[in-house]
Amino acid sequence: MKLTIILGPTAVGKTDYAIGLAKQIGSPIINCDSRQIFREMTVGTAVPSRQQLVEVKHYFIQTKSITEHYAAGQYEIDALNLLEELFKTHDRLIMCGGSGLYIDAVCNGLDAFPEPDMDLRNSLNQRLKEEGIESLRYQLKQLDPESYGTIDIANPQRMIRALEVTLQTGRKFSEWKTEPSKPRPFQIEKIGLAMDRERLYGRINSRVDKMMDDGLLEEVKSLDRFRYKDGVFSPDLLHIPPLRTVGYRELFDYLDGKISRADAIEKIKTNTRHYAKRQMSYWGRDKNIIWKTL
RNA sequence: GGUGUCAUAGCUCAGUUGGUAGAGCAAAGGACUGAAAAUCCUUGUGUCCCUGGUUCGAUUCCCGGUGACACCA
Repeated sequence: MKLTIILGPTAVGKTDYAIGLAKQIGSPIINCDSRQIFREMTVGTAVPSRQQLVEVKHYFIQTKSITEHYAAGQYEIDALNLLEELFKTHDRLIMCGGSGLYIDAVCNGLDAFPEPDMDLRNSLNQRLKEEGIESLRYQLKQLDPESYGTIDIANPQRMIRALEVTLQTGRKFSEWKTEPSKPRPFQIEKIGLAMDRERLYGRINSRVDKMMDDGLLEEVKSLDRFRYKDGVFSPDLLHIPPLRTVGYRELFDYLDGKISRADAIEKIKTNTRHYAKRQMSYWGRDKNIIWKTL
């Protein structure tokens, strides 16, 4: 039993490549893109076309709502269950997507942290806003000096996450991080798709233009109602993380009159390039990836 | 045509009371265990528009030129 994972920076052409391979070996495709999982987002996440979805059976494409709290931990569980099921009838399976953490969750597993406590997270975010990151640092230093020493203390999300787990469970975040990696009952092959930087950036730019032609702005408008938390307009979108996605936040800024339409489009392109760069950097240290230049 | 203002990093601009300069953005590199398309960190030499003058020394002051903008004709 072998799982082949197709990964690579955004817009490199993973979808087409995976579909070609899937047809060849008769496998369905399991999505491991953290945004294509949401059914409310279509144009901006570049989900496979209807045609492509008919050609090859896909899993985890637009199956969850952005109103659900879905994250890497749940994805690991869902993906492993699905793989177990599918390996009963397939010897080879294909997974495709660009979310490094989700891929790692499937390949190596995350530690068994409890479900996040959203109220606690919200109150920590509130504290960050009111008292600054120093307050969180101070507390983490008291409660879990080891995490304080190893985690990026300039990164609010990391501070909050460590505190959140520690406060919620009464057990230090660093003590939860124990298992080096969980063995999987199947072989894993990672294929990374790479491309000359200039060409990739060109593809990103034209894909953004195409998304606008395909109605991205209308899609973003239709999601406006989700920006209200308990009836209160909450443009920071902390209550609904999927909307803090490239392509959506910039157009919300445009709709709010903060930037022009042209600037919004430029920003989407720039931020997508940044994203691609981060992806390359994330996989740069993974020696198990077989790279293919397109 | 006249007068005035401006001309500094790829872009927008700051600054040097004369001792060759620095922010934001972009770009490049990096980190990453339930927000991950998220979040965070690091990296700034550029004919300081051109010619000449004053000066030990000019990107800075002065003359002239060129270009942009504004106002007046």
